Amino acid sequence: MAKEAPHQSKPQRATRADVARLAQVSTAVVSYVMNNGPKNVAPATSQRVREAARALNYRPNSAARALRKGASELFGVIVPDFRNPYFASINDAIEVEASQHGYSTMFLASHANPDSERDCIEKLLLRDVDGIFMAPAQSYDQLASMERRDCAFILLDNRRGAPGYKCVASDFVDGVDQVVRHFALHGRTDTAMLFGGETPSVDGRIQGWYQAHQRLGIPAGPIHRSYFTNDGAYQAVNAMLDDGEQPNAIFAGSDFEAIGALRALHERGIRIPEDVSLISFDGTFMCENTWPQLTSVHQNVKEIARTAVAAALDPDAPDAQQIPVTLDIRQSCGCPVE
Amino acid sequence: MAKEAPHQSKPQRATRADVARLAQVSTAVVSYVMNNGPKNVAPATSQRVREAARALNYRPNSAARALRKGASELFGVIVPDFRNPYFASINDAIEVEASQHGYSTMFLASHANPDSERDCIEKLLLRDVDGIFMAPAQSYDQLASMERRDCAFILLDNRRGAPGYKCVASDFVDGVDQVVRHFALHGRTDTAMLFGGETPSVDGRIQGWYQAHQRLGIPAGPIHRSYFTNDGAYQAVNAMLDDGEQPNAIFAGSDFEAIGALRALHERGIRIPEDVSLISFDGTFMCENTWPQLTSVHQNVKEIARTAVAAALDPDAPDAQQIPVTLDIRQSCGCPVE
DNA sequence: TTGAAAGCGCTAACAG
DNA sequence: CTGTTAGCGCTTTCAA
Repeated sequence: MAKEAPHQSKPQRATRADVARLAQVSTAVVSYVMNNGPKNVAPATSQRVREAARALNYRPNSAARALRKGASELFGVIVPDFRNPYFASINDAIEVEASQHGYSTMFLASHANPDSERDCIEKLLLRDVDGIFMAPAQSYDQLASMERRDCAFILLDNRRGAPGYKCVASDFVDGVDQVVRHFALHGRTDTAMLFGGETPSVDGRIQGWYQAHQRLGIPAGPIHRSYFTNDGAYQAVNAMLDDGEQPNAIFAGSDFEAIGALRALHERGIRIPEDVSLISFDGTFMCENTWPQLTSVHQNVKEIARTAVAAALDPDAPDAQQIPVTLDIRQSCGCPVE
Repeated sequence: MAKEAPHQSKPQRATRADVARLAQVSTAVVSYVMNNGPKNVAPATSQRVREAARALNYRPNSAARALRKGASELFGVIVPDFRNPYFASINDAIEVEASQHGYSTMFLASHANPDSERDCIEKLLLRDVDGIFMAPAQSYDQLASMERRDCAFILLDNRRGAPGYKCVASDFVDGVDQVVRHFALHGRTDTAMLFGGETPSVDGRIQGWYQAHQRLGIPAGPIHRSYFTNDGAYQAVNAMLDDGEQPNAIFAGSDFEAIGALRALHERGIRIPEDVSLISFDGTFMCENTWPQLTSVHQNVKEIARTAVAAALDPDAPDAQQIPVTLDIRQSCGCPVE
């Protein structure tokens, strides 16, 4: 029976039976040795098995293991856009964190499309992933209508009280509050916000926007909605300026959008921060590589990833966890450059 | 026997036996229906099975399937840096392309470290992936020393003649040739190149650099090596300028490096393109979002992904395939802005 | 401390 | 057209 190899046939891979034969033990003992349990094995025997395994270049078959154990040791991450520097950062952090727990990670692109997102979930469930990380582009109701299986769902947003889901996210409200207060510090109260994506429920950034202005007793600037991309923000800013509206402070809901906004402003010769103070959300590596450098609310991706992976692994993790953010001052807000 | 679910126990998932029972057929028939073969099934029976499957929310167990078939329908991609916009683009393209062939994709971060890269290969092999895509950070000899298994290796670089590997890459040499000629067109012959990463063998970009200058009969500018990151280029440019060396044309080996170079140049008040003409390699979405916009050699990631996936799937694909590039003119080279 | 053996869910060869 | 059945490689219970 020739295996249908995708590329070329290789010497058949060694199985635990081969190892057992060579080491003159039973297959059970091979398992005990390879897994350090659940039974003890005499040191001498263990040594023999290990040598046999090395000699045969034996690696346990992960499919068989997954079948037997009912767990794939696999996580899935649904990514709206690989190009978004925030997702790049969080993906990296999740992959590293999962790796440390012996988990591998599958990334699927949803292109921010709710239907495609459901396909992704379907696909991951089909692969028997043990956990899915996502910032859903659809309502909890829609999400809840999907069968769950033995899979932890970790939502990387701040909607709470989702039955059966865990939420891990930055403190969006506080982050935006810091932004608006910082604008005010610079005397910039004629504000506007750029926010891409049609988040199905209220996003903390939007909630924070209104709340912060209210607290300061100033009117909240308009929220210009578009897409959650550089181009979305580029177009939104162009449309805004075409409408004769030019605020003196703009808050971009993400670094990715901020770079699109910067492009539009540059093209029109609008100076930053002299004419417009610009602050973004995310605080990724990109903030130091724009001109001028972006003042930004920094999301602690390492901590988010750590918390999210822990939540996926531990059924008793809290339902919702919030990660603190910091406002990193650079040049685009108007603070003096050192 | 309670399954060790990572999160919470759910009603046991339906198996093909449950479906068979409900549909009053044998398990084989269920398989035939689910897989559209290899045997025909009477329409009425097929219908019954399909309904039973829906009713039970049946999904085939992928581990069992993989175990039985000896193929995981899984690809692995080893990514040096998720933040690099080129990798973001190529990852997206590979994921989409693989998806269309029913394959899922696992992305692993190597952080451009050869040792870590070997770990990644090990890990992917352990997962029984059917193909691995990577731009190796180590020599072919080192690579060849690893056991291959039933796994296609697709190298996304232009080293040829790697026994047992397939190479798919842009035409680096031609791309750089276009860059140098374009510099010359602007009268910029005092050149320098930024190139991160210690590629183990000769990279086409470097080969092209020397070749292009030679053809034009002008001395090739120095190649400043650093890391394959924005910061690497930032530091390289700073070091170069600190040494009193200021070329009038700089070629960055990647968009990611170009944004770091831009930062360094901006910080010193060096004007682009008036003082320095800057062209990068990759031509990702980032080129339109820098200031000024980057003239760049565009890599056709969609085509690279298509070709690479095809090569992984087809044992008879050519050993090496080269994808054409185009020089996309924007503002950083000195061409008049429309 | 070790071994025998049952079975995870699925595919496909073979038999009807 | 449909059913029976032998495994894929592994873990783990139970018995020795």
